[in-house]
Amino acid sequence: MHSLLFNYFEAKTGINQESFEFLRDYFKPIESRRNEYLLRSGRICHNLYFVNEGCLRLYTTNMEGKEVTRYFAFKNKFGTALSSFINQQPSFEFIQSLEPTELLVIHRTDFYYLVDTNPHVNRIYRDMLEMAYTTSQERIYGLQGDSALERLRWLLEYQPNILTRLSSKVISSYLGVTPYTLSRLKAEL
Amino acid sequence: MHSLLFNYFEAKTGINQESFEFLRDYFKPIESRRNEYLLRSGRICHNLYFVNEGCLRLYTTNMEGKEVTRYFAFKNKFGTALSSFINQQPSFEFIQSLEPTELLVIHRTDFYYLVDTNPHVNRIYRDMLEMAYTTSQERIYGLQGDSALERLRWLLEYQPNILTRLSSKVISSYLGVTPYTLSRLKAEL
DNA sequence: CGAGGCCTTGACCGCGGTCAATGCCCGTGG
DNA sequence: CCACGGGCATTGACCGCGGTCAAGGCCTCG
Repeated sequence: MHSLLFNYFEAKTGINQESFEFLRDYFKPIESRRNEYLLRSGRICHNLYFVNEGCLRLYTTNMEGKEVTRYFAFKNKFGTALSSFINQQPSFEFIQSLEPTELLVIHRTDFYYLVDTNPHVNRIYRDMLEMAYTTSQERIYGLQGDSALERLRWLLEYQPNILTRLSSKVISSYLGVTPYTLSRLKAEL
Repeated sequence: MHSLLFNYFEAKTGINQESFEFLRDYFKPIESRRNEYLLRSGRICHNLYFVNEGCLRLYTTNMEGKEVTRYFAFKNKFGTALSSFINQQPSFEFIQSLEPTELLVIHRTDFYYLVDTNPHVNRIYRDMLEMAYTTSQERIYGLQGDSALERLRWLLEYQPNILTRLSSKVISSYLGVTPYTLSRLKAEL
């Protein structure tokens, strides 16, 4: 149940089994069904999720009701509505499981307690933030610099699993285009 | 010389004067001239800067040679080519001072040493990353969801100093439009 | 079998980019 | 002191990418 999480910690911090024992019980296993919501916009996000199996989607809707997807958390990834989790303000984001999903959950209070008291968790959080930041930078420069077709090619190159595994509707909201143009772009190879 | 930095630390971590004494000498004062480069794309970023006076600009150029500005660091802000600073890979970003600028510099090696050994600096870095992340999220959702005119209105509302203080050329690269369209947008009020 | 989603495709259009021309400001040198 | 040149801002004419809307086909699921 916690073995993927242990591997994750071990790879990033070199933690050993007995130190991990102390942490593991903070992370509770839960399951969610396809299309189930773990968080809705407007609510404050109190949980951090680690994906054992399945897939979470983090997205928001803008004023015109259009969906904008920010991140897919597959197996072996952490996911949460990070801005709300950090600032404890109502979330603009939704957290939705796109498939039947097995998760480990930790409550924000416990997590920040561990961040402040446990060097391994401190290191993990730092790593999460650094990664979240650098990937969002890539996205910004991609959105500003590249055409929709170039972004699709980039996705094909670096995250082909997204294209094969998820629906076009969801992919288009990730690429920042409408489903119509995504369909046309795919026709151009 | 270090008083702004002390205020910054004090506000975020409640550090006291004597604890700060130990840290301050890691931060060396330097100055830079208008349009001077502190880092050029292709080089690895080894420094973190704190702005005492003036303004830094962080930007990149895409394949067609077009500039995309990510951040302006005004007085009382930290600035660095964060992705390169974190990963020690060649930077895509340039760091340029837009005005005569007074800075405090700390070398990456020193900084991460302090992050790992000093709780105040650990907290400051966590805070930096959290802010860097949340602001880049706002940018992503703004770029994907809003029109150029809406983005300009947003800037007018939340960062009017940018509009008054910096050149249109630089502002347009921050908004993600050409100088031509920025000029037209301003004409529409 | 029917209803509703999702994907595709066509026709149309508007935002924002490109290119060229003009004017303004300012620094430099005759 | 003025003349010249270069950089920046503005504006007009044109165009193409990607959005919108409507229609049609194909799934799945009740």
